[in-house]
Amino acid sequence: MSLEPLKQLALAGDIGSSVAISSAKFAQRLKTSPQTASRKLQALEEENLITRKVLSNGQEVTITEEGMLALWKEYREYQQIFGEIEDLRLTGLVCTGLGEGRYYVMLEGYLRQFEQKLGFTPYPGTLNIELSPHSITTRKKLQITDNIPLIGFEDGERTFGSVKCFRARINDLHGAIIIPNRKNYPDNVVEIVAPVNLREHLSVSDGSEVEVVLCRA
Amino acid sequence: MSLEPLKQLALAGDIGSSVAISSAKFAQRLKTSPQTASRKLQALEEENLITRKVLSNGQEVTITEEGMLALWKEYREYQQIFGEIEDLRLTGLVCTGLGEGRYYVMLEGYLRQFEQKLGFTPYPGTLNIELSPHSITTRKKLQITDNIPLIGFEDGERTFGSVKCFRARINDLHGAIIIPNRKNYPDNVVEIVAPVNLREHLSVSDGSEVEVVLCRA
DNA sequence: ATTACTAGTTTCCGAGTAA
DNA sequence: TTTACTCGGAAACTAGTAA
Repeated sequence: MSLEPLKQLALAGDIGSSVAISSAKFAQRLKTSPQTASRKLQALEEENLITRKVLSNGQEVTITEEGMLALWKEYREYQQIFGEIEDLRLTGLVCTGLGEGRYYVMLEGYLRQFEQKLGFTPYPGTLNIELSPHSITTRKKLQITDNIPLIGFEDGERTFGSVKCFRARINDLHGAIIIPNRKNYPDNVVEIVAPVNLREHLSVSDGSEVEVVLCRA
Repeated sequence: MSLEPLKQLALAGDIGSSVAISSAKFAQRLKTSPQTASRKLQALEEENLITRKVLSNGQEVTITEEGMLALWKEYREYQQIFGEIEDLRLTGLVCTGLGEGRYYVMLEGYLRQFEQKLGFTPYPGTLNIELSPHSITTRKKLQITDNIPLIGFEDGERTFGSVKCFRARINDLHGAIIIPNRKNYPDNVVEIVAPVNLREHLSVSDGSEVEVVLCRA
């Protein structure tokens, strides 16, 4: 049986304590009919995942230890999937981009958002990094973590798309990974912005190996 | 549609990269028939949660960004449920137990396990704490976190049940919460074991308020 | 307003078949 | 071996009714 109903009960109240809920309200959470919701509650009780007191104006549900364990087990599986994501680091080689980075970064529409959301004025230009094969899959994981979104804009002539930003450190220098939300944007490169000229401060040039560590929390 | 099939795919391979899997193997994971497994894969593709290349000897499946986001969203819900569990602390008043604690702790069958699994020889006796109302629900959460299990045993005359242990600090003194896996064990008290006499070292007596902080990791 | 049961419909599953 | 189809039976859902 699916854990979805049990999970919704856990979300409805503080796990460990009881929740007062009616079949109708529970149905809304499950996006189903009150009849089905009622049956789900009966089934959960049958499986000893919850205990409940049926009252005239609803019911009072408590998740049992067995039920909590079932949810916990599920949680652990998701931790397995995403756990490694907590410590994300990308490695690759410095390369020369198309020179567009400088142009985009300097645009008013992006510049202000950088200052507001990242807290620094970016050096006009981006450091392009060609990712190692392993880092390419890591980059994919990156895309689903919480990011700082820069919203797109128009300037009359053309439109500029939204961008995902991720705070990161590159050799202890604070900066950010930027990934444009553009279809066909290559998945084997990332661009870094920072308040300083990274090529100078890091003493790197094309072909230098660098490591970018994501800042969490 | 349930996320279970997608979750299983994520568990089968490293998220972000592709997985080679046949319907038959996938069916084993889902505990269903190959036919159903095959249909599930078709459905996931239909919903743009995966892309796949069907080969003569199986298929190669990649979870899309949309699919990863769906899993991530689910993960976050479980984090909501269990997140607070990371920092567990119980408060309550010191009370006098039935004097059984001393007897049980001194039993060979438990004593050795304490030494092996907790790394200290417990002072012969337990500190009983009557939990505050809020801590009672916290205690319920405690029961589902990872614990150090002491296994039950017999001594010819009677059987002694298994016990859950949790490393904890009580006013910076190292010890452990112990909860017997016994039905009808009261849920409003916990017992603490420590290498020293806690009543002395903490200068507490019946009615003193104490805080127990769970040790994590 | 509830919960819970009955009935009718729909969806889903799994065996068999084809490619 | 695969994947993907069809088809009969089982399970689950929704609507309606009763308490």
